[in-house]
Amino acid sequence: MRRLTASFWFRTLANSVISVIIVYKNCVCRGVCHGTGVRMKLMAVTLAKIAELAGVSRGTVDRALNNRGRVDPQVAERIKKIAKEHDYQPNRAGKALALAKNPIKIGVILQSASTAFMRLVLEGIDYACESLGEHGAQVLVRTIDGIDAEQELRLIDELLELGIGGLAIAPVNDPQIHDKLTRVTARIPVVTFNSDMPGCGRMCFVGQDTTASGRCCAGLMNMLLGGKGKVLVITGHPSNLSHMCRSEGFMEEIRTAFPGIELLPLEKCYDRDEIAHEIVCDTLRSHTDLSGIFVSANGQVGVCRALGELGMDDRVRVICYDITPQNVENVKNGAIDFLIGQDSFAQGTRPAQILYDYLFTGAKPKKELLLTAIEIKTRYNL
Amino acid sequence: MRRLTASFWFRTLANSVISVIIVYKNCVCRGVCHGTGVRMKLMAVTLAKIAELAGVSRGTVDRALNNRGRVDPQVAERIKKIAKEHDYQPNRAGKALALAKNPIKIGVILQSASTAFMRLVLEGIDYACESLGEHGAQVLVRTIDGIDAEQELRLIDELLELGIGGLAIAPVNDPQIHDKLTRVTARIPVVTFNSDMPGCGRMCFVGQDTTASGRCCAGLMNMLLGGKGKVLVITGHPSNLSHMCRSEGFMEEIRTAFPGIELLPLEKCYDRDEIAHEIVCDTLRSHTDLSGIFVSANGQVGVCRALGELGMDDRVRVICYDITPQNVENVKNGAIDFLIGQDSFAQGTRPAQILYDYLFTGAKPKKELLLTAIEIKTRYNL
DNA sequence: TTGAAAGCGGTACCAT
DNA sequence: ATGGTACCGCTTTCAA
Repeated sequence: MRRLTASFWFRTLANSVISVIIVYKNCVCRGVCHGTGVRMKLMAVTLAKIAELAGVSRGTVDRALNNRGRVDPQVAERIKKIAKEHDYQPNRAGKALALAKNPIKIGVILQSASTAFMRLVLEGIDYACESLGEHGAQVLVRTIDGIDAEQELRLIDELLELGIGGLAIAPVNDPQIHDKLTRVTARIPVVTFNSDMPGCGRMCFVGQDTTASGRCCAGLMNMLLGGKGKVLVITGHPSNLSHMCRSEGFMEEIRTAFPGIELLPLEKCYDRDEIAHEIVCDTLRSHTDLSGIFVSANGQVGVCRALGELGMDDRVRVICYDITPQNVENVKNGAIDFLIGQDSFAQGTRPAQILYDYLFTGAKPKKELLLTAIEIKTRYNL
Repeated sequence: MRRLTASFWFRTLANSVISVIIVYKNCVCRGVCHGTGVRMKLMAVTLAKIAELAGVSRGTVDRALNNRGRVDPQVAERIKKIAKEHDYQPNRAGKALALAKNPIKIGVILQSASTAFMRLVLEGIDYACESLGEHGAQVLVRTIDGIDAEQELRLIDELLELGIGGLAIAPVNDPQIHDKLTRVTARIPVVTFNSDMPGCGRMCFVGQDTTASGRCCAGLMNMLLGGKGKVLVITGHPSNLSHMCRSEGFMEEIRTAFPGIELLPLEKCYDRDEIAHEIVCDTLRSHTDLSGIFVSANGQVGVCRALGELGMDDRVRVICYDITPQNVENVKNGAIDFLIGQDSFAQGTRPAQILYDYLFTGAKPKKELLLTAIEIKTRYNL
């Protein structure tokens, strides 16, 4: 056990007396001291303290630790060593306050913003605006209704001109955007969310593992059907990779793990309720023994309506996505058996937070793919 | 639409030019401005600004807004009016920094700290220590192995002497503790977590709705069994209210909603794996057609081991609690079908955060019962 | 290359 | 009852 060079005010359980004791390094994790029955955040070392120890001014320490240049390499070395020994962590409040003059600016661009799902994501984004706003950052949000690469390109430029230090983007799947982002990532950190864009140099992606979530639904469908029956899979638009991956994951898992279940040919509803409605009606005409429907995209409402009209809502099991008010309603009234969530709130908050942390402290996320939880909801836990 | 008295620097999408425009109150929500395609945190008003507008000093404004007395009632009134008009919100960074001299102290007491589940809660508590520590607060944590009312009483006193401004506690279910907390809540805010103690004056409770989670499991069991079969329910210790409520909720829901399922008499394993193991072996001897087991307490490992030894793990469906490493392992190898989580991390972080918010800004939680999510996990989404 | 000093937004203490 | 001021920890600018 190595001693820390500093000691801390600390209270021991045994004698119940405040006393200065030595804290050993091996029981300190992320700044929290773990003792028997006792854990607390340790006293923090400040810039001024380090300056004092190094015999220089605060300004010099600041320049050294933040590699701002204009400091003797030897001195810088010494300062860094001292900072490390004392596990110096800049005080967030102090830093945030000082940054109030010219706040860190973070851009957020969201496409398809008017869909029910993205409205949930926007709640998370608003929360990030608010909370990061209180911590010396400014979050600039731009939304696009629908999918429009041209407009997204314009918004990227607009935000860059405003001087953002980082960009969070739900990218339109388009080569132009890919090109653009490749150039942007050379200058500032970029986090993709909701849908990824690998190979453009983004720092990380926040969103769901779509294939895994499709497989998860296959497992649930198997349970619902007791291992046998006919299942209809409805997906959205062939160009929407997320939706396609969900249905692929679902079908793949059914085929390999649950051979007792028969898959009808994949149908596409192009995210339209009316088309989904029609597909369900048509299918039930030719397959009166249909036992399950998996909807990987939008169109859930149309599916439920069709089943309701045909009086089949308790004979046909339904699994679909997104914890929107309409879907919640349909789970509660029994039309939907399982509803799958993808932690929309986290998809809204995390990207901005990640960029903030990176720009504020230099800390990168531990993983490149930050997969949001696959939330399983029934009428009992919504 | 009422105009705000202030206007803000703002960028319009249409002309792409930075300009001063009027922001209307009805599009401002929690300090975030919602415009067409644009949302951002608004410029904040400071104490100094208000002092200037009111023609007084910052000190006076501070005293007036925080009701510290020593200020002319008329002047105080005027200051408050101005603050309200400008939607003054104290800057968190500034406040946190000023508080660094004598930080807000928050006490946390956790019982049964060495159980696998509580270890997960402790991760959340550590996170709170760390993050609140960076925001001008100090979190003092005390843990108890097992359940010991006497020790908990001592720890409450210890923390009170240390000058905590709020207490988060997982209370031992004991009249002494109830008495003690009733006295504590008269002085400082108290948040209970994991297990509640109604009637002691606590500000709120953070934890699961145990009955609802039991019902949720009933719904899942019904799906697993396709509406029929014999089910064994194993609970822990009769004195543990949470575990009893889970089994009650489960059995109640099965009886009322799923009459096709037969419930065997409730068994108790006193949270011991060996006893759970024996119960399973015994039951399978007299009921070879057993189709499901619901474990509402600890003992899950014993159950899985018994089923494995008897080669019944894929004939008998198992639902149990807590996302511990051992249970995760058993879900992955197929011994457990559904694992139910109760957001242990939130149970660790939220109580301290709630107390911090209250002591820092005066904001109380919106609800008295903050129920953590009922998380449904299968081998596909762990 | 280095230091000194002026903030950032609050709080607290001391004069008046 | 009120104003002035030092200070919390860090950044930034300006002198030296």
